[in-house]
Parts: sequence; C-alpha cells; structure tokens
Amino acid sequence: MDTKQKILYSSLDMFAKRGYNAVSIRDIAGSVKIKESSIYYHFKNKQDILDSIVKKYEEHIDGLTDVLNTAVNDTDNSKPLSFDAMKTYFFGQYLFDPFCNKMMRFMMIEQFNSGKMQSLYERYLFELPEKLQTGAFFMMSRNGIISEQQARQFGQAFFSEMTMLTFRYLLNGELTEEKKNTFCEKAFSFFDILKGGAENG
Amino acid sequence: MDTKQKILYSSLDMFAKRGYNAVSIRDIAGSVKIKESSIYYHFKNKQDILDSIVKKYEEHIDGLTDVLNTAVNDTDNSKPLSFDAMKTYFFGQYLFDPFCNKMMRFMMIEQFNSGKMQSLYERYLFELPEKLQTGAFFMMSRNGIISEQQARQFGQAFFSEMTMLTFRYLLNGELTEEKKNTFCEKAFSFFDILKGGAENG
Amino acid sequence: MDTKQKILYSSLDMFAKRGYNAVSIRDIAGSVKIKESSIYYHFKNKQDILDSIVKKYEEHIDGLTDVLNTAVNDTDNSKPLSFDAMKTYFFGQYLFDPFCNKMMRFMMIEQFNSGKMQSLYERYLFELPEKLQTGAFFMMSRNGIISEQQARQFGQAFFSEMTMLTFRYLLNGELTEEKKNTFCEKAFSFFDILKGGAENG
Amino acid sequence: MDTKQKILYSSLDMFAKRGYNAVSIRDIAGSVKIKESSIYYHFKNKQDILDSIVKKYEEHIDGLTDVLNTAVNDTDNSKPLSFDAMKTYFFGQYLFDPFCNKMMRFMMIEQFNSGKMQSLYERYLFELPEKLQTGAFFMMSRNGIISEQQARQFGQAFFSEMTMLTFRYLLNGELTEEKKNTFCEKAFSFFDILKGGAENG
DNA sequence: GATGAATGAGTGTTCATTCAT
DNA sequence: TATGAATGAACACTCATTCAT
Repeated sequence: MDTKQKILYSSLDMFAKRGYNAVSIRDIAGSVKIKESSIYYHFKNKQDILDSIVKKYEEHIDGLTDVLNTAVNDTDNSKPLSFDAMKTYFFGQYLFDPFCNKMMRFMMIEQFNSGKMQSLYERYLFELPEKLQTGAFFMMSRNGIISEQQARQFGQAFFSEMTMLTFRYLLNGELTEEKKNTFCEKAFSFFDILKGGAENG
Repeated sequence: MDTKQKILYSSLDMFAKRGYNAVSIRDIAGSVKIKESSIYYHFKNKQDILDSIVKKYEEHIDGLTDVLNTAVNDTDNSKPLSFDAMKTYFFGQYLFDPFCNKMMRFMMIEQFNSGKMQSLYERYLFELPEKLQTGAFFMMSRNGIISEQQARQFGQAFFSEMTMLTFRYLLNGELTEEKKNTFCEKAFSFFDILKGGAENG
Repeated sequence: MDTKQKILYSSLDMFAKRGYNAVSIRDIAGSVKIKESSIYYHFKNKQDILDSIVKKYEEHIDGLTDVLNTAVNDTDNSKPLSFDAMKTYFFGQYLFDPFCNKMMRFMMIEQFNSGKMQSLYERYLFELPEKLQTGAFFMMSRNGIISEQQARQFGQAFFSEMTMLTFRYLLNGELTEEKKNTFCEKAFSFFDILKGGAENG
Repeated sequence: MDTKQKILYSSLDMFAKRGYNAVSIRDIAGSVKIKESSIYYHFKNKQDILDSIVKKYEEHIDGLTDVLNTAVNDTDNSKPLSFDAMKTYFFGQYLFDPFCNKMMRFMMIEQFNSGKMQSLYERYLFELPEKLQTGAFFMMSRNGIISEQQARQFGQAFFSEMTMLTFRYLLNGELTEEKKNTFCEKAFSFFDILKGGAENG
C-alpha cells in the first residue's frame, strides 16, 4: 500500500475512534511513520484527507449497491437468500467490513459537526438501508412469496430490528467477533420469526 | 439560574453538538458571558464540568426510573397507558426532554473517547430502556392482558422499534417539533399493530 | 498565634522550600486554612508578606547581636565559651533556629532575584558572621589568651570553617538532627585543633 | 551556534539568575529571537530543556575530572602546581568558567525544588570538590612533599577555604573580574600560609 | 517524496488582585 | 474578619500549516 493510502486508512482508523478534531496531523504522521510536513505532499490539508475518505467510501458504497441491486432484481433468483449468503455478502461486506464499519462510526460521531456529515449519516445509516431492505421484501411479494401487506409490515419490522442491532452491537464499543456473532444470531432468529409469521399469516 | 448551573447547561448544549474536545473553555465562558478564568472559580477544570454534567444526569435518571417503576408496579393500574400519558410522561420527560436528549447525543458521539462514556452509552441507550420497556410488557402479562409469550415477543419488538425511532428521529440532526411528531406517529402506529396482534393472537 | 503571624510563618516555610515566585497566594491561604481573598485583609499584597518577613527577621537579628555583643564585650567574661554554651546559644539560637535557618535558605535561593535580597544575603550570611566571629577572636587577644596575629589567623580560619559547614550541613537538604550533630562535631573538632595551635604557637 | 544550543545557553543564563520557574518559555524564545512555539520543535517541553542542560553539564564535568585525575595521578608531576597553572586550569576551567559557574548558581537556588537538583548540588558543590582537593594533598604526601597527617589537615583546611571563598565571591551577586581577583588573592595567600605551615611543621 | 525549521492562533490552566457583602 | 465571585495577564503547550531544501 502506498503512503497516500496508508494515510487514508490510518486517518479513518483514528477519526472513527476519537473524532476528526481530536486526531492531529502529528498523530496521523506518527501512525504512518512519516513527518508531519510530508502529509502535505499527499494532501492539500487536513480537510482534504477527510474529503478523500468520504469520496472513497461513496465509491465503495456505489459498487456495493450495484451488486446488491443486481442480485435483488435478478428475477431468476426467486428463492430467499440463505443465512450463510446473507452473512457473507450482506453483513460481511458491509456491516462487518472494517472500512465500512469505521465509516459508520465516524459518521455517527461527526454528524452534528457539519451539514455534510449530517446528510451522509442520514443517507448511509437510514435512507439507503431502509430502501434496500424494504425493497428486498417488496421483491418477495412481487415473486409471490409473501403478500404485499406482509411485505410492507415485514420490511419495516426487519429494518427496525437491523437498525437496532447495528447500533447496539456493531457501532457500540470495539467490534469483536463475539458481537458479530450475537448480531447474526439475533438477526437470524428474528428472520425465523418473520418466516413463521409469513407461513401462518 | 446561578452561574454554576448556567455553565453546566451551556456546556452540555455545546458538548452535544460539537463534542467535548471541540468545545473550548473560551466557548463556554463566552456563552455564559463571563471570562475564561471565572470558570475555574466554579469548576476545578474542564473534566470537572463534564463529571458534574454526568452526575446531574445520573441523578435525574434515578429520579425518573423511580417514578416509572412505581407507576409500572402499581397493581391498581391494570389498564394500559393512554397515548397522551405516554407522550407526556415517557416521551416528554425523557426522550424529548432537552437535557436528556442532549445527554443521549453527547454519550453517542463521545462513546469511543473513554471507557466511562462507553459504559454510560451502553447503560442509558440500551440496557436501561430495554429493561424498562420489556418490563412493562411483562407487567401486562402478569395482569392477564397478554400472554407470557406475547410479552416476550412484543417487548423485544417494541424495544427494537423505539430504539430505531430514537436514533432515526431524536438523535439525528436538530430536534424539531416535526421530528417529535413523526416519532410519536410511528411509535403509536406500531403500538396499534401490536394491539391488533394481541387481540388476534 | 493570630492569623497574621500564621500567614508569615507559613509563607516563610514555603518560600524557603520553593522560592517566592513558586509559592502562590492560594498555597499560603490553603496552609493557613483561610480563603485567598482573606490574605488581603492582613497584607497589602504578596510583596507585603515578604517585606514583613524580612522586617521581622532583621528585628530578630538585631536582638540577637545585641545579646552577643554584650556577651563578647563583657570584660569579666575572660574564659572562652564552653562547647555546650556555644551549642545552645550561638548555634541553637541562630544557625539551628527554624526561623533563622529558613530565612538563610530563603535569602540564598532568592539572592539573584533582587538587589534587596542580594544585599540581605551578603550581610547576613557573610558580613555579619565574619564580623562577629573574628571579633570574638580579637576579644581573646585583647584578653591575652592568644596573640594578635593568632587572632587574625584563627578568626579567618574559624569563619571559613563555619561558613563551609553552614552551607554544607545546615543549608543543604532538609535540616535533620543528624546534620546538626555532624555540624557540631566538625565545628568542635576544628575548635580543638585551633586550641592545640594556640598552645603550641 | 545552532538554535538548539542557543536555547540551552540562553535558558541556563536566565535559570541561574531567576530560577527555573520564574523563566518562561516566552522569555527563552525572546532571548533566542524565535517564537515560543519554535522552542517545541527542539525540545519536548520545558523540563526537557533543563534535563539537556544537566546532561551537558555532567558530560562536561566528566571530561574535566578525567583531565584533573590524569594530571594529579601523573607520578612524574612531583612538583606542586604553579599559581598561574592553578588559576588557568583549575579555577579558569571550572569555578570561573561561565557555563560551570552558572550551573553552580542554578543548582544552589534550585536545590530545594527537587530531589534531583538536591543530589546534583550535593555532588558537584561538596562531594566532588572535596574528593578532588583532598586527593591532591594525599598525592603530595605520597610524593613525600608533606606528611600524611599534614595531608589530612591541609586538605580539609583547603577545602573549607575554597568552599567559603566560592560561596562568598563566585556564587554571590554578579561574577565580576574584581571578585575573581579577590578570590585568587585570598586563595593564594591561604596557600602561602599552608606552605609556611608545611615548612615549619 | 520527504524533511527540518519555523510560526500564528489557539488550548486548558494558574496567578495576584479587587470588591461588594 | 472573612468570603464569594470575578478578572486580566500570564503560563506551558498543541495545532495546522508553510516553505526552502
């Protein structure tokens, strides 16, 4: 990894723990093992580091949603995702992914500092997840697996549960394997309840 | 309000928006309209301001939970709370209350900065609400309003919904009347769904 | 002891350890168990405390030298002072006396800070002791105990030894009983050598 | 001289006059004609400046004692040092040397402020001089110039005289040429007395 | 690509002092 | 006598940034 990338990853790592302001150029330079003034060869200023991180994140998310949309819209794919696939692709590539998880933490703790951060937080922690998750249930109703009313109800319930679990286990303290496992268990057991409801309703 | 209290409220107000580190003693003094050095007549140092805020909050919460516990445990009170009562007492005195709401925001954005803040965040955003909310549903089952299994299921669902709504509408951007209303509507409509489930189940 | 005196003694105690500047009004007030602003009822300002201490010391020394001069000039008193008398009166009331010892330390560490302190240091650590000590030997020569030349020589040697011992044992680290004893032993053994010289010379 | 050295010398110069605490970083920066913040490029903090000065001094003293020991132990050198040599090498390179003289003043006025300074003061103002000076007289007795008993007696007397003269003339007020001359005269005349004693004894 | 040296603005904090009560 | 409340000036120190090399 070249110096520029190292600066980005090190910065995000520290921003997500201590916030933008509390991380100094000294800290960043120290963690990358270069001198402070060398930072300015790679980035215009501190804000430029933050902007680059955000840009990188948005591009990353664009790639991820493209993949997800393709998967969800693929009409052949009429059977629900297996738990393993969910864990690997949906959870593993987003919620558990170190880069994304750190960005979520960063957006959460910086949301009140600027309008820009506020809107990123709103979009990536609530709007987009809600759209994607409820969208998946509507797709199931279009595929005849559940009724349209169930889709609406289950979609909202799923989003509530996922959001709560995310804040409670993935954006709270250090991200440990234990927390990831608890998150998966609770998510899957909730899924089972929904499935029960679908069969009974 | 005396100077000491003004310092506490002004500090929390700014801490909740910009975080502890980004708020300077100069800022606090300016907002209270005294000089920086005067702050140190009332508080040992900046950390002491924070400690005093946390102490005040914990005492406030102790008072609130005492009231809530008394209400929930009151055996005469076998009928469920009206929406108005819920809005006034439960939401209004905690989730919407400016002091409590600011503290929640503050704990959220400072949770990674210290173990102390981390445990406060865990306790007051997740543990205590879960205990109180699921407790209320168990009380209903003991009063024969719902079954024990329903109590367990509804309690969890309610907590998930409330947590999601709290993060989405009450700890996200400025706390406006509009957001409070949206929060209430969604909470009450969720309640209606639960009630429907209770009658049908 | 009234508050004013307490302030003086507490101040000197701390001044002698940490120097005038390093001792704050807060420190003094704290050690006397009053509030800072109360200091200003008793003294115009911090400098006034120092001035009062110096005045007290000069009056104290005036009293001491009067006594000493009377003793030395008393023509009846033709026999040399006993070691015990020397220890009690000369060492005990000046070099070992807590007030005087602290003042000597204070003058030593503050001598470069002001011309006033410089001249006090010069007078009370060198000039006056030299005058008194060599004076005592001249008195012995006038009393025929030693020759005039011996008086000159012994006086200087005695002053050198006493000055060295004072700086080495009484104005160096904490003033312990052990150091006082070492000081006495070395002073007396030097006295014995002088006596030997007087008899042989 | 580079900035770092300038800071060290300027700092010691002021420390020796006003004491460590009374000299501000502002003062040091001003005397070196750089800005306060630039100090921190060269030194971690104010204490680091002091530590560097002490280290420099201890290394300097190590070099000096090596030279002195070699000279004193040189068995060929059976004739006593000439006054000129003494003045140039012993006095000139240590007692009169601006760096060493300032350090002695600094240790004297800071001795009560920290255990570190206390032990430096004890070592460099008393222990080491006593060892070196009495050592020189023992060397003379081993070379048959004086008796062993004389060595003991003269060594102590010489050390007392030198110590007194040092405190009285070299660590008292400004170090002027006049004081240096007085110091030399008194030291040499004392030496003459000792020589007389050696020949007569 | 990277660094040594420097800086203005700002940080939390301590200081001696004042003054009304 | 003593204090509560306040303050301007100073303190040691950190910050993001610049620029010549």
